[in-house]
Amino acid sequence: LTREGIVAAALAVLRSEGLERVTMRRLAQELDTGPASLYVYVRNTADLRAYMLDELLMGLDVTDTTPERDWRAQLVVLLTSYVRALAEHPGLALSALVTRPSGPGYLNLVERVLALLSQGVDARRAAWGVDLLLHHATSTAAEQGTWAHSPEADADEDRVLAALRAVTPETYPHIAALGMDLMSGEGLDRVVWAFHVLLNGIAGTERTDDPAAD
Amino acid sequence: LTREGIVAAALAVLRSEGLERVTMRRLAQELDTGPASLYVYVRNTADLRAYMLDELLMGLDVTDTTPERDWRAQLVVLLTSYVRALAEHPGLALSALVTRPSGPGYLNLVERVLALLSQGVDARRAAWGVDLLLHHATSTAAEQGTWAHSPEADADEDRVLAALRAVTPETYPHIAALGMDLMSGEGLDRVVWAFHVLLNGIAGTERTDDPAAD
DNA sequence: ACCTGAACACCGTTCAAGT
DNA sequence: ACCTGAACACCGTTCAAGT
Repeated sequence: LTREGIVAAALAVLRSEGLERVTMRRLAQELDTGPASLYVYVRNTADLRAYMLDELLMGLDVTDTTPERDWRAQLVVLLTSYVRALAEHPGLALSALVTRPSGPGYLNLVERVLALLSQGVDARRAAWGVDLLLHHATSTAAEQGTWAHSPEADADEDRVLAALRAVTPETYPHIAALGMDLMSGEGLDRVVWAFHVLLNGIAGTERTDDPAAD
Repeated sequence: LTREGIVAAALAVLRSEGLERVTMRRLAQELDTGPASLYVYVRNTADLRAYMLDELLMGLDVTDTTPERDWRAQLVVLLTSYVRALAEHPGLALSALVTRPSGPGYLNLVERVLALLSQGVDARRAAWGVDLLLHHATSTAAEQGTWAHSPEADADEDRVLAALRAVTPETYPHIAALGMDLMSGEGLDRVVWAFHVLLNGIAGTERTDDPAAD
C-alpha cells in the first residue's frame, strides 16, 4: 500500500466508473483493505483528488506542435487541449477550482504557459495572466464537461431557452433584443473566442497595483 | 408546505449553519416532515440550490451608484458586488457553474450587464461577453469564497509557496524568474484587474463565428 | 394530489486495538 | 509506523401505502 498505488487505483476507477464512484470505501475495497488504511497516505478526499488531477496533468502533452505560429495561437492550442483533457473529468476540474494545484504536473503547465506568454507581454502581466488563463480554462472545463456528460444538461438548457423565450421587450429590453444569439455558438467556438479575449485583454491591460510592492 | 417555504428554510439554514448543513433531511426536520415530502416541490438538491441562488440574486442591488462614470467602471462595480455577494456562499457559486441559472434574479443581472456592455461593444460581442463575464465572476466567487472561509486554505497556500520556493532556474526558468510575484496582489486587486482584462479583451476581439449563422 | 414511514444504498472520518 | 474493524454521524432518493 503506497500513495502511488492508491492514486493509480483511483484513476482506474475514475476512468471505468466516473468520479462519483471514486470513494474511500470503494478504493479500499479495490485495494483489499479498510477505508481507514487510506488515511495513512492521503489527508482526505480533496487531497486525493489533487493527486489524481496532477497525475492527469502529467499525461498532458505540453510540447508545441505549431512552433511557426505566434505565441497567441500556440497558447490557444495549449489551453484548448487542457480544457479538452479536463472536461473529460469535470468533477476534478471543480476540485482544482477550490484546491490550489501545486504538483509537478501543474507546475509543468504553468512553466509552458509562462514561456509563451512572456513572448508577448511583460513579466508583471505574465505573472498574473498565467493564473487568470488557467483559472478560466479550469472553470470552462468544469462547465463544458458537466454539460457534455450529464443527462440533466438537456433539461437544463430547455429551461434556459424557455426563460429566454418568455422575455418581453418591456421587461428585459436588452435580452429581448439579442434573443437567441445569447445561446449561439458551438461549444468550442466560444471557448476559443474567450481565450482570444483573455490574451488580447492581458496584452492591453496594465497591472493596477503598485509596482514597488513586489 | 410550498416551494417558497422550502427555499426560505434552506436560506435560513444556509446563513446560520452553511451550505453543508442544507440537506434534504435537515430541511425536512426544520419543516416538521419527512425528506420524501420535499420531492413534491424540488426535483433534487441541484434544483434546490438553483432556487436558493436565484433568491440570493434577487437581493442583489443592480441599480447604478455611479452613473457619471463610463460603462467599464460601472460594470466593474456591478460585477465586483456580485462576486462579493456570491463569495459569501462559495458552494452555491460552484453549483451555478454546473447548473445554468435561469431564474428571474439571474435574468435581472444579465439584463443590467447587457445594458452596460451595449454602451461599449456591438450586439454580437455583448451576447457572448455577458456570459463570459458572469462565468468568470461566478468561478472567481467560488474560488475566493472557498479560500476565505476554509480552514484548510492556509495549509493549501503553504503547499503552493513551498512548491514555488523549491523551483530552480534549471527546472522551471520562467517560474523561477517571476518568483513570488506569481502570488502577489491582494484578492480584490486581482479580481478588478481580471475584469478590466475581460472588458478590454471583449472590446478588442471580434467574434470569430460566421455572422450569418445567427 | 399531496404527504409520509421506512427502506435502499450508500458516504467521510475517527479511534481504540492490534501487528 | 502501519494497518484495521467497527463505529459515529451522517447522506440522496425511491416507493408503497396512506389521506
